Amino acid sequence: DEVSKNAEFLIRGGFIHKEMAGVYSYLPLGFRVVKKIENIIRDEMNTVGGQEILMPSFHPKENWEKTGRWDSMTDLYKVSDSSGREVALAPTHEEIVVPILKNYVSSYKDFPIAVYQIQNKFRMELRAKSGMLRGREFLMKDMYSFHTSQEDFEIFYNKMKEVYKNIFKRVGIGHLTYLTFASGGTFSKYSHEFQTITGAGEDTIYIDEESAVAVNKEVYNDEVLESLGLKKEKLVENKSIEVGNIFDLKTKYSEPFDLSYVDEKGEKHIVLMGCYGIGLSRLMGTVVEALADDKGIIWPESIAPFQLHLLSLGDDENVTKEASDVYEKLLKNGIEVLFDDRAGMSAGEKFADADLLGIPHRAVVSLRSIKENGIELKKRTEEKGKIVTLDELLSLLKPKA
RNA sequence: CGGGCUGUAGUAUACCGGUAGUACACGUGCUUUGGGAGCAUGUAGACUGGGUUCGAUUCCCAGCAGCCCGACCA
Repeated sequence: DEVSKNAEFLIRGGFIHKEMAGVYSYLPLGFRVVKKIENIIRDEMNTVGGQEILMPSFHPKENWEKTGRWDSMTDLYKVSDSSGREVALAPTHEEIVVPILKNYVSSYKDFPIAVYQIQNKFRMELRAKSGMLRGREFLMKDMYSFHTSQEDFEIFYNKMKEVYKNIFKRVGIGHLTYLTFASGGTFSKYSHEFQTITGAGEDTIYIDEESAVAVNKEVYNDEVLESLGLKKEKLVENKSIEVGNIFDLKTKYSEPFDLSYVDEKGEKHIVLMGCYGIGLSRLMGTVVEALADDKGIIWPESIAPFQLHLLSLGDDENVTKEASDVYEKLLKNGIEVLFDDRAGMSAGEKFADADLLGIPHRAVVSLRSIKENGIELKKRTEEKGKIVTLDELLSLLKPKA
């Protein structure tokens, strides 16, 4: 009963399984996609000196009372155990990461520092919807940076803008994703979002193509436009989905926990912070929404669950044997290949499934391909395939050293 | 949380106040094999609780769940 494209294709293709509204399991195919996205994000986080950690999902109530968000955050899950003790199910981790830092950081010499994690988050959305785009439990990368000066923060923040652009480029939606001026929500007055154009988007943004920046409708007014130097007439309205967000937190969360350091002169100062989020599960859904066609998903090579979808057509003995041989050789050469060796399936069924799954390359072994002394290779985005030799196939797909 | 719609097999659905039919999927056998194959055969189903009734899957009420719109929202 799902209507949204990402939910329909991902569920039908067996990438995910819905447990309840806004809560999904990742099945083998979907988990491989998530892992690929995760690796790209991890790689990019490490380029700015991010250190990966893993924090808990159960948070002490006191920490959330300290920042006032126990009462003010409407989408906070509060759970209690049999003794009546209440804890928060984490929607974000300022309340945990700040006290951690307080324990280990005290001198200006310790800065700057940035930590991140990739972990499930919980938000009591009043209405979960659109498949992977708005869940109640979802996978997210959250990074927190700590600084001794606004200048230092801004250097890092600007680096993060570039890092985020790289990430969206690497997962295949760079051309559709815009740095967007937006409201800061519960974090700060303003923030920067990364918005990807798709008809399924929940946000409306106004894009200035020339500078490749946009303004979210929620802060779209004359004052904001002027401060950003944007001309109203040049802006184009689009539906979009928020795939990332970066915030200038200043001392909003360091202050309540008295996260401070001493400078060269022995004077105490409050630490400045930034935070940087990307929803991995939403990103996966967004890629499907943005790139799929009417037959199914089209994965970019960088995050496809497999590089190659190998089909054997017909139950002829020679075909079955040849296909298995090809499969073994591909595996030996380190190629990620999904082998459709299902017996008794018609060609059309296998083709249709291949289109639905959206693996970038499709290789067919059949009586026809054997007669032509090769393997038929076709891209998901192409109509017609061509016959190639195994060596040609290997050299095309072999992972670059 | 307000509004709308909907809950029947793994999925999609049909009929019905007298205990459910079809398609796909799945199992088995045979045939078939380049764009969602065929025959045979088998397995499998009324969200929960109350009410009305001789009898409820069907009608009524409540709850729960899902989708959509809105409000809300890194």
